[in-house]
Amino acid sequence: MTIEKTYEPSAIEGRISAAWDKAGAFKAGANARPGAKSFSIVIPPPNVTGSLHMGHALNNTLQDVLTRYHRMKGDDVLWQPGMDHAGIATQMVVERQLMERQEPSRREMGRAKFLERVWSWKEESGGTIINQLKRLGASCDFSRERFTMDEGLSRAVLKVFVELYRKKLIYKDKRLVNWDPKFQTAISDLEVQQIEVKGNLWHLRYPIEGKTFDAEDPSTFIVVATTRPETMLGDTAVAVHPEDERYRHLIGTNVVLPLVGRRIPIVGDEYSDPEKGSGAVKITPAHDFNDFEVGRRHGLRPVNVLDKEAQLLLTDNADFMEGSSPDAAVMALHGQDRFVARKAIVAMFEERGLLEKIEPNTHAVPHGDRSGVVIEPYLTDQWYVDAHTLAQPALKVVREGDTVFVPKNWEKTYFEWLENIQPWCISRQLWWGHQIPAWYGPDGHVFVELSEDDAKASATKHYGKDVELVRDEDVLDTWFSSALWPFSTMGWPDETPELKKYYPTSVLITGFDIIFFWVARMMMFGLEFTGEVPFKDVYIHALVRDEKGAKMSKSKGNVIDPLDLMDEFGADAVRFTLAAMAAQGRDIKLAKSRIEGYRNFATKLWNAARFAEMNQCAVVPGFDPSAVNATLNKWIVGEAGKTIREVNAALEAYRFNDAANAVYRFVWSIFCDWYLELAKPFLQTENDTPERTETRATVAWAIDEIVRLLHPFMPFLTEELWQVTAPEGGREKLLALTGWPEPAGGDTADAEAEIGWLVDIISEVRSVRTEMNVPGGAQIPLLLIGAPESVKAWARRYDDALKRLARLSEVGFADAAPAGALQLLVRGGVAALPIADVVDLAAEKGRLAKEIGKIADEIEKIDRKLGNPDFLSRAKEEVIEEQRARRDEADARRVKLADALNRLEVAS
RNA sequence: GGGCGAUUAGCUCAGCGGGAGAGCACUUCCUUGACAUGGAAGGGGUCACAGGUUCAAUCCCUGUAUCGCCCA
Repeated sequence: MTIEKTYEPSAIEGRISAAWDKAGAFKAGANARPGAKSFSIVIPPPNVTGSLHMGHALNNTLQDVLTRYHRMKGDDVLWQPGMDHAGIATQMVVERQLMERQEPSRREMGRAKFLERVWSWKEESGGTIINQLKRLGASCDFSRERFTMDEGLSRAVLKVFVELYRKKLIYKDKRLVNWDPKFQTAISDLEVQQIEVKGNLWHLRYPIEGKTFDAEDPSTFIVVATTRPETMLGDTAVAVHPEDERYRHLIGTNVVLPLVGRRIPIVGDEYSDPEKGSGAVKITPAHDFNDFEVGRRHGLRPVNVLDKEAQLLLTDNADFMEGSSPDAAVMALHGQDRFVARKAIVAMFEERGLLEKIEPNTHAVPHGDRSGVVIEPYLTDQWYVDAHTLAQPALKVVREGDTVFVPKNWEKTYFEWLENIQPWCISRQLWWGHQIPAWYGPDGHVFVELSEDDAKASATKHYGKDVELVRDEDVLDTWFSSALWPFSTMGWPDETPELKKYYPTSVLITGFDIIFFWVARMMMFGLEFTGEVPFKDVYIHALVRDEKGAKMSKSKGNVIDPLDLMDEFGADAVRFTLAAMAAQGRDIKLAKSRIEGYRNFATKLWNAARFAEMNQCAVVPGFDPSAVNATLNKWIVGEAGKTIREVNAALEAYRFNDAANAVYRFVWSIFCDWYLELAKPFLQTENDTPERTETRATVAWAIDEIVRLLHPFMPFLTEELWQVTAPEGGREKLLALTGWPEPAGGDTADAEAEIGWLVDIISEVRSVRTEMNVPGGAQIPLLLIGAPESVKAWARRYDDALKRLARLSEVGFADAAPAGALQLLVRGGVAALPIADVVDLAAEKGRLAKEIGKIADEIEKIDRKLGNPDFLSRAKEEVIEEQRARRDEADARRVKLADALNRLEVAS
């Protein structure tokens, strides 16, 4: 096969994907050695409505790096993919579609019909993200793709709900919830976003009972400050701080609620902050979480004044009417939107002289993260999970190290949240989701069972006769089913071979924003139902931000689409960039220039492979790297071994950036820059020498090693190279299914000394040449001064490489440097460039003097240390030794430099 | 208000109790037979600030400043 001149990702990615697919390369257990230990990851299931963004790209790149690494190592690997059903988001998408097509609305068509539409939407357009993951190169076992609404997963949900209900860990309760008036459902407080809004603090005057209200006489009223005047219709108290001198005497008296006429008490409660507003605060237990608590403390009744759409609910509202005599103007507000009502009520206060003042006020207002509307704390009946009880084992396993967070500091966040966890509201007033398995009898008695038949049976037993049952209309929070994901996807509640082999999973990889949503909940449910932690490690990765560090968001318009990047630079470059920037504990600020750089890296390797091919470097079956003879080849075998060890260690510790950088450095700075350059003379001789044969084989071997090491990061490019560099008869296996490299060769210290010398002398000559302005094209002679036999042998062996890379006319030997020659120090030896006639001797003297100055500074620094008795007595022996060695080395160098300078002085 | 994190080269970031690093950008040179998406050589940093611990601090501790995130 011939390698094309340029590497074009778009031309090969699809083909490679298809090859993996055809070979079933990602199936669970593919490439597993007999008796291999298992390695499993469940994907954090993306929403069925989702499409790939940078966060997904990072998250899945990291999962894929680990998955491919373990698969190549021969572990029994499962990467379980799938999606969640995203209750609200999906319903939104389908409802929007109905609207656009001017079809009947959700409510018009009814629940059954609507759900049919959702399913058909899912079949047609859901899950585009799965294909995008394939484009990214994710090596999930796609044959096992699961969906939280699958039959099996739904069965798991039912079982969990029923069992928790029987253990009294699920119950129904009337509490305040975060109510989304747009979707008309409860949402989790994690789905609520606090947004800073410029609003007002309205100061309202509440007349004190028994006094005649007089706007000029402050003793006749009390001023309360509020950001939500419309809720005053539901006020059942005014709270002041018990220690507040201004109001203490009023505690126990009443005010008459304006517009409504309800008599409500003034209570003393520390919730009221004397510093804020007027120091007195209205209490509306049915419409504020804090007020709800105050109400509980003082036995105040909650009065709900809003309906599900957050419109005023006054007519026929018994709670509201009790003890009230509202104005007709107020009653006219029935059915008005809360914000319309706000204006109207403020206007009424103003008309009556009850508005003290309006103060501009910026404050945080809760918004639904999906709907974008202001969330209303709302008093409703909902189902709850006793999260506090379930949290205890989940806290314990992390404290005891059964599950480890990486980086460790995220454990704090996890603890923080679980320690203060509130009852988890799991019911949602949606249609799309797992309908709650609760049926109500005619008297409202509830039967929670796995099926309607079971519920009927229970009801018959309970009532002593058959009765009509009505099923609870609500569905469960999507996170309820997601929390079962690590085991429900493996077939739980059945005892499957998958569960046995792959559960608990090895690691969960996710972003920190999902610790509450998901990690903690999986942990709670996993422990409760399987008795084991769902994962041994939790790797928390960074957030991907834009170049300037801002969070990517559609509204800011700074979103970088990973698909665009893949089009432009190839999936491999995008993946490599993300992995190389995934340092622990830090966000990723993504700059395009970085991706471009790694695209160049891919090209570099591609061209190296092309060079190898042009030089007949073909894979030799059975090649043994530990048996090579040429020092240069021993050296690259040793360097490859070091890199393999580095990459292994980094990946085992989830240090993705270190792993990526180690491969990068090896490929570019060692293999391309030095090994191939130094190998050229051996490869390009006309004669069929043993060195040529061995070097050709070693180059091919090294590229194989590189391609394997790089595969987890750049799967497409490497798989392609693996194919195009295949020996006669092709490769036995796809690269994805081949073995992970292992370090080969023995002690390479000798090879390192030899090649190290070579590299140093070339670098030194190049450096001096530039500094002395020797024209690039000029070939100059090099003399090794007083070199020992070993060095002379090296010089002869690499004569061609030396001349070529340092641009020398010849390499000779001498006992002393000729007068006026440029002198350089290489690994303790001296070399000379006898070109006094073409360079400026004064400049050379300057160069030497500068270098001597630098080294003298260093020696002085070390001397100061070594002259310190405290240092000598307290520092570790090896540190002192190291300093002495450094000093000796520096001093020897200084002497030689001084010598060189001296000789120059004599010559001139 | 509580918590977490950051502050290192122009930019993006590694690193770490004893010799300041990478990539990109920049300067100069090189179209030599893998690669100009390339090669070679350079310049550039009181490691935010102030104290403390230590023989030794960019690194550990405390505080300050600035920025970011999460939770109230």
